[in-house]
Amino acid sequence: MASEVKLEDIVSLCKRRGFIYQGSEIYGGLSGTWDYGPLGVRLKWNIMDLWWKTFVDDRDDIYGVEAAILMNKKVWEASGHTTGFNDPLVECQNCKARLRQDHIEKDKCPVCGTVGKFSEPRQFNMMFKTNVGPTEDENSLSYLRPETAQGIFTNYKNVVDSFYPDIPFGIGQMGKAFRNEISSRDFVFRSREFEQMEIEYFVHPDTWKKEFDKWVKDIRAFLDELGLPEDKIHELDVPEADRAHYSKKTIDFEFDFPHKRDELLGLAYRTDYDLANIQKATGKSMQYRPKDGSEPFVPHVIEPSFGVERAVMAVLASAYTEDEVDGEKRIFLKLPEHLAPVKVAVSPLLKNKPELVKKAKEVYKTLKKEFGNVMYDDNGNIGKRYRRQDEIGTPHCVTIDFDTLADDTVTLRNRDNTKQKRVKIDRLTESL
RNA sequence: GCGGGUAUGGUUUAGUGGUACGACGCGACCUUCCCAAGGUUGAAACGCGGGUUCGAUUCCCGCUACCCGCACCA
Repeated sequence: MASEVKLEDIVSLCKRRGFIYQGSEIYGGLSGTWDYGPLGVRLKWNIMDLWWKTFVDDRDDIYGVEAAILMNKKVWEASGHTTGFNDPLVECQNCKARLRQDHIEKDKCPVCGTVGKFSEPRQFNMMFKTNVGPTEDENSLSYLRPETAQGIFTNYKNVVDSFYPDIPFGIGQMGKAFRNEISSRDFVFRSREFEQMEIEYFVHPDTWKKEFDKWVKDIRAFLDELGLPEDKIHELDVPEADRAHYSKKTIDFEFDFPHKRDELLGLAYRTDYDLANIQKATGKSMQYRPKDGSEPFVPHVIEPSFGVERAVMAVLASAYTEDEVDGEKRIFLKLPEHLAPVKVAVSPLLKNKPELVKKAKEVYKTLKKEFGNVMYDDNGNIGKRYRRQDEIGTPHCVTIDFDTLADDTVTLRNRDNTKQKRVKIDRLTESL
């Protein structure tokens, strides 16, 4: 079932309210790049903070790292990206379909059925090339990482040497990755520069199934924390033919995005593919030696991999709501409170009454100190301010009126039902 | 990459071979005792580059970006 929210509504709101802009827009844009505005970056970080807190800080079996984006090119040779990311594509001269050469059987076009009418293969390497150092030659060649995972695998030994954790344990990382996609599509869904939140979870090979199932549960809980409705999430057990060759099981968590149902995140059992590759390439042992003296082994890996932008999009699409207040259409973002870019907005009921303004600024400063993401708003009239805060998903609005001056109470207005109640100023912090 | 479409203030739109209308939004001032009220006023647009033309936002060509379909997504 497709979502009822249109992609263009999301794009328009993101632009209008300062969440997400086209990258390099003023120069005509750059395909597949997006910039985050003041509210967007806050929302994005809130999601990332929640991820880090949930999977790193709140657990004692997962260690955080941040690896460099530029890596030794041997990393990509060992991981298979230099060859694997380098897909020869051919074009059917009859129907113009562009296809991966290795997907073609018996020289027959799977689209139109024509046999033997293909162009010469062309190479499409999805990794962005760059040069490290002053010279531009084969030796200085490097790539922007196309995934964050390798930055974890290359630090597996470092983390084991520093902490010697009991197995199973994981290493988590958030960071940018870059893929020179043939075509970027669907707003921030598939862009050329994007951010991942990934964990490589190292397990004994005999226990992978049990640990994999635990991860399914942990992921479900996290998606719930993001406020994503369960009926829009679909767990797809990826059939062998569609899995990466190293993966023995993959579950794609798909979401009903505005454009279509598509992958939100992947959970893959990667076996010992990556550590074994490093061991082979470097000659260094990736074996884990259990403290109880039992047989050493190369750990197997379970990888939950989130796309940050996809999470942002799913959160926005889920939060986007239209209802009616006094017969007027109202657009608001029903964001979970812990994700909202602005937690509370403070207004004087009337901005031409200095005593109200003075008091409102006092309350604003107090709350700002307490929560940080607090906005002062005295534009237009009170109704306008409520609607504006609705549209950026601010869960609470505090209004200072004449009663405030008399008894130190304020109006606390709720975004979702527009209901308001009076609260003592000194009880405000705990009411939010 | 292929095919199709679109491109006018922040958003949404009208329109024209003689540089452009409106709405909403935004700023200022006034007004306003709780849900986009009102008044005055201000800033703000023809995606970029060529060509044709006395003159191009408009016609033509190229490019860019986005949207739809296909392909791709290791």
